Amino acid sequence: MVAPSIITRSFRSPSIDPETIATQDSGDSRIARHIDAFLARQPHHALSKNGAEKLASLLRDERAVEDRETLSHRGETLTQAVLLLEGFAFRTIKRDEQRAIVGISVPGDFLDLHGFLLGRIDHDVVAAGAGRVACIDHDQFNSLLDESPDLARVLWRSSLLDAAVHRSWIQTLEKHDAPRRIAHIFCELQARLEMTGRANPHAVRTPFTQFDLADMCGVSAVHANRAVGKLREMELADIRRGTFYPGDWEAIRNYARFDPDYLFAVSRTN
Amino acid sequence: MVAPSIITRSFRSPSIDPETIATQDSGDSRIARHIDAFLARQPHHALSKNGAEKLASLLRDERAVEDRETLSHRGETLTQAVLLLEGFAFRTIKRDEQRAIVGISVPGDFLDLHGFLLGRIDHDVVAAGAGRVACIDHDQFNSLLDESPDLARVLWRSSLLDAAVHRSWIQTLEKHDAPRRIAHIFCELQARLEMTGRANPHAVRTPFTQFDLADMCGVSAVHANRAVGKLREMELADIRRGTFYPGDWEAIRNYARFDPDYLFAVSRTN
DNA sequence: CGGTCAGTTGATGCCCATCAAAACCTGTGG
DNA sequence: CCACAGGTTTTGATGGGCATCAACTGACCG
Repeated sequence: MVAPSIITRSFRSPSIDPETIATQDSGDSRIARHIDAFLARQPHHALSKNGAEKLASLLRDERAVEDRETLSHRGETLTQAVLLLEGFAFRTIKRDEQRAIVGISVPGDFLDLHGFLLGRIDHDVVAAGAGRVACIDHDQFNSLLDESPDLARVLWRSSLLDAAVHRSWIQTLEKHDAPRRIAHIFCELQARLEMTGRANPHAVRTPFTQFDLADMCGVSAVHANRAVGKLREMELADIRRGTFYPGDWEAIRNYARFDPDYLFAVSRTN
Repeated sequence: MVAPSIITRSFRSPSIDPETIATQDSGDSRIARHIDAFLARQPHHALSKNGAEKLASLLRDERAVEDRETLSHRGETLTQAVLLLEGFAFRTIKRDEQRAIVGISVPGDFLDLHGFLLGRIDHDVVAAGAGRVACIDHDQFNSLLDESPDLARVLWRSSLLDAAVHRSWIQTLEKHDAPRRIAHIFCELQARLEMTGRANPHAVRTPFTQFDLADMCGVSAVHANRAVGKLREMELADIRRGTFYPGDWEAIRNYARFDPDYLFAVSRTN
């Protein structure tokens, strides 16, 4: 039995239910807001208001997705790109009945943008928990990019950020043990959520099971559990049912060797 | 003592010295050839001959680089992009006196293209062995991309390929042991070298030490040595002084679970 | 011919895999 | 309200991959 510790405070209550948000305002203004969330991570001078509006106007087929629903299949020829509005998604690579999670998407991320230029994607994209998405046709995307070179740069840049996140994962997998890997993942999520104004300093709420954490860290579920237990013992953080309750963020970032530099966060001056 | 096995044939002699190539023909045609090598990995309809020529014409400051020379520093503001003409380079992330290798560049790769849009890079780029590079100013790059949207797409696409390679590394680190990781790295290198017509089916020649292999696989140098020994024992491949002498490529790819799909190789019909 | 560096080998202990089983939570239906 | 079913979390025991310390070999070089 582990001592409850200071960490286990009542951080559960103040959450805002995604479904509640999703049904509050009308479709168009809501999508515009998500495009803004996407652009929040780009230099704010990069794209004209005009370009953002055009992009938002092409998004369609907004819909709810269910937990574990595969949103884009590996190898399949893609004809549209999917934007994640609410919830989380995994990039997974399956092989020999095993699932490797190679990346996590947060609201405001394009899920299969690389499929636009490559025609297909090299991995599956699977919803983690219930969420909402919207789509944009590749054809229309093409025309839009032809007339808005800035937008193309912004999207290219977002691909580069994805790659930088991948490199950070590689470094963490190569050099850190399981508890640090888990801590690093939640540090990354918190930073990325902050970039779109969705972070809560007292909790990182996710639908991730310990099996999911295990497949992100390349360890067994049993060991992921023990790693979670170690973070709890060290009073760095408590993780219960997917929600990360931080003790002291500074201590956690230090423990996980988390340096947000690679996320190229844009200071928002507006 | 390990049995020498069929693998250890005299595969060392027929190599072509990079320096020899580099001094054979005149500067301009040589650079044009390297641009072709870069473009060989893109759909061959993607870029007009004209765009390729323009790109080649902007490359300058071709020079030799020495082993372990840092070509781009993490955090530093970049004003030009570097193209690797000959040799190899590592993407490394240092932390606490430890070096993680998060990627390998082969001839024909842009080394710090992401620095063009992000302003700086999140890691160091270090020459592995002697090599040759050429540079292109960001300013001129900018103008060129403005007038050649196809070229922008081609470069964006190459960024997406980098990300796909990263994901493959993540998957390998999460699910495979050290011998398989090493085998996978050489499978990847061979495939990427094939894409530019530089592969030799009998040997993958690199300047990598076992320390380098260890830092790519996230294991200690001692263990990297034992992993190399295991590949030798299994008669899958012999690795001596950085050169990988394959037994049966089919068996190796199967052992490493290597599936080249993620490299999106373009079938060259010309 | 001694120095340096890459490669090799052995011994000990930690991180983690695997098998197994129990405790827990949450939603469901009686 | 309780009983039940299912998935998730937790815990224990045993073995393998890998880290670490240490020593030794072999190749290259001034």
